[in-house]
Amino acid sequence: MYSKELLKGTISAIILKLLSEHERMYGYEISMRVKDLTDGKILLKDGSLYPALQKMTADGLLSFKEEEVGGRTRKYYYITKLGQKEKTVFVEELKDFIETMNKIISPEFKPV
Amino acid sequence: MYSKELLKGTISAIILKLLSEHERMYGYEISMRVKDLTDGKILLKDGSLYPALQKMTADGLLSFKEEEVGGRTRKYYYITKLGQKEKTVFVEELKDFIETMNKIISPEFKPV
DNA sequence: TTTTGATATATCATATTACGATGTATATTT
DNA sequence: AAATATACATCGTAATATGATATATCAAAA
Repeated sequence: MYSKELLKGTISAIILKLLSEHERMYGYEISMRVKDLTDGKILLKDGSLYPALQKMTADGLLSFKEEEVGGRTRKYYYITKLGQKEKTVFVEELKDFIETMNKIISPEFKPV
Repeated sequence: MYSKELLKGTISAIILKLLSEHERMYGYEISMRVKDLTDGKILLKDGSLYPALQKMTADGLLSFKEEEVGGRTRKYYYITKLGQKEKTVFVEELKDFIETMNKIISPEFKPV
């Protein structure tokens, strides 16, 4: 697991990216998916995930629909049009940032 | 310029990396160097840089020597042995993090 | 001549944000 | 019966980058 500081500013981008590819996902599903995708290197803790989902909904990036599944209430989140726009911005910025950091950290490394 | 959140946790790594390659540098020089290396995309503001240098010195990662240059006091910073060790750890973590983020953000992109 | 901009350092309050701790509740596995 | 996985939520804390502010020298431009 990475230092939590490194993750700052990336959680929203990750959530938006996943939801732009999956139509709808619920919180727990997102955290499991991220865990899988990163071989357990990024663990979205519930203390981070649920507040993030709520804030993103408040900001109009996501919407949700509650459904009863096996006696439990499940919140399915969808990405909004605004979220799609933000996703592009976030992801582009993140890509650019990664390239820039690579220049400093690994000057010998050149992406294809 | 990137959102400040993205930079969290990377500033120390950047400073350690530069000082591991330059024997000694002073604050302003570091900020200029980072600006150059990143085409102005990362600007270490003085409100971030000087506290960071002080904290890293307090943590034993850096040492410094004051010198008078043109009537002004200049603090030359050196990386310590502990700093060298930390640099390896930080930079490796950052590289690994970058790779992991790439997996999520650009699943089609494979580093060489 | 004055003032702007670059050089060079520093401190403090603020805002952001990920996370640990804690709580609730059901279903499944041991 | 107990432990684990599923599924959500809230609150206080800690870390940290930055804006604002301050001080001071020097060169160049207005």
